[in-house]
Amino acid sequence: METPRQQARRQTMADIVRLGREQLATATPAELSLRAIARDLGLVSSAIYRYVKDRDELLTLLIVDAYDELGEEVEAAVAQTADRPGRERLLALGRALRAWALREPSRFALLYGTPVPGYTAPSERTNDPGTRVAVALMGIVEQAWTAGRLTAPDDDLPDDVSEDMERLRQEYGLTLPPLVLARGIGLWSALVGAVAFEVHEHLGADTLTDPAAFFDAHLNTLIDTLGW
Amino acid sequence: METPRQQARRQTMADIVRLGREQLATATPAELSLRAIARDLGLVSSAIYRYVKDRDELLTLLIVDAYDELGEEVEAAVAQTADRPGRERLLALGRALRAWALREPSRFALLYGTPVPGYTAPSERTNDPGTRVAVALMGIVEQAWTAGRLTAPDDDLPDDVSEDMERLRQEYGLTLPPLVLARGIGLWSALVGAVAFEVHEHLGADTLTDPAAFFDAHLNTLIDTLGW
DNA sequence: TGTACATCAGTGAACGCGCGTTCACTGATGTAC
DNA sequence: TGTACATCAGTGAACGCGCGTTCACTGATGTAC
Repeated sequence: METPRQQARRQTMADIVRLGREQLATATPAELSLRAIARDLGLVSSAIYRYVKDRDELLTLLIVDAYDELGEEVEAAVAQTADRPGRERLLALGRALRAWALREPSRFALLYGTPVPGYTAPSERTNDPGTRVAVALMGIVEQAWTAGRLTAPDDDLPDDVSEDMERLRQEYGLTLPPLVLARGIGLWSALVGAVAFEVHEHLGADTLTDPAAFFDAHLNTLIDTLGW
Repeated sequence: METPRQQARRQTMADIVRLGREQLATATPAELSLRAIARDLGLVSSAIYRYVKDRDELLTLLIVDAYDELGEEVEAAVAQTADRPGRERLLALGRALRAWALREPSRFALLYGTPVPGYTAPSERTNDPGTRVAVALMGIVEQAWTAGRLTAPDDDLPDDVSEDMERLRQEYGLTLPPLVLARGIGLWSALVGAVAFEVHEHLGADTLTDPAAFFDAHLNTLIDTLGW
């Protein structure tokens, strides 16, 4: 059973994360302010230290929160296409990532943009949530591979890249060959790049009348590189 | 003829940009400080306003400076491969971009990372320098197209995307078909994404033993999508 | 060539801002006997 | 079931920091006659 005090604490912790999330809607991570959160909570500025060790810990909470929300949305989108071909599932994954990023540009930037100066994420807390989307992507590729839908192109990789891919393959319990894994990582990097391009308007704001259609076309091209 | 005063002013302006550049080596754009630059110049903090209207103008100067340096390096690398096949020239372009970004991570972030909050670049000053690399890339693709080295895949684009590509094609005086242009833009976005991935260590710091080799392999795959 | 005036780089003080973090404290809640 | 003590959320004052920007000023440099 939870005592009133424990319950209040849980609630306040949740409020802190929520308010931090709201701050990120109009500010960059570098501008995140502990004092502002205390203010919004109706607390005196020092009270925030009963809940959060320092500013870096707040950042960690928000990063994990963002990774989790994104991970859940992407996994849900992927789960809905469980019986569809891999190409469609990858498309669904990419669209879910894009949709979240456009809805939450600052939180997307927190995860995939310029690192926050002076902050290094504690990997034991961010690693698992941080790899969910990439793991989901690779899971789809692995599934397509084991189902025989992918033909490993006979292109070859440099030896040391191959070895890295071997290591990663074992680490994540995959059976697909190094080259396909490398292509998958490339797809992942290009996908995040495409979303970042759009979120940050690197093409110019009015260049595309239908950015979603362009994104789909581009993503299809990228998916092609896996060798179906 | 330049009076001593004009010459001193030119020198000081150059120093300001240089000091700003140096600040960016250890700080993010959001942390750029006019006061710090005045200090380094040996001036009182208010004196900086004789040279620069406000903080935003300093940012603009640094952005243009970075775009120009990057543009020159990339164009030089591309020029050195003038007689080579398009694939190699694109590879050289990508490598030059990557080399600059790894050497100047903060300045790369200034151009292609999370936008600086509250700052919007004056497009009349940043547009031309900001498109140099993309223009160089598209120039190589155009050249390959007119030389008949590219086969337009018979994939088709949605109508509105096609129209956007038509518009861009005319704007930049290109002759390549919409689909190839779209692929070129995709290549550009994926290329920047790949470089950002590496600069910001999104794969994890020790995942790849030879990141350059992985980059080359990935870039080759991307270049393939143009349809040689 | 010399003088009178205009331009302009740099000064120094000040304003107002918001931040992270520490510290000794009060008073309410929780726990052990 | 009641009491004594421990835990812990929240207070309020304070420290020290750095920032952008304005303003009236001084004195050197440049220019027109």
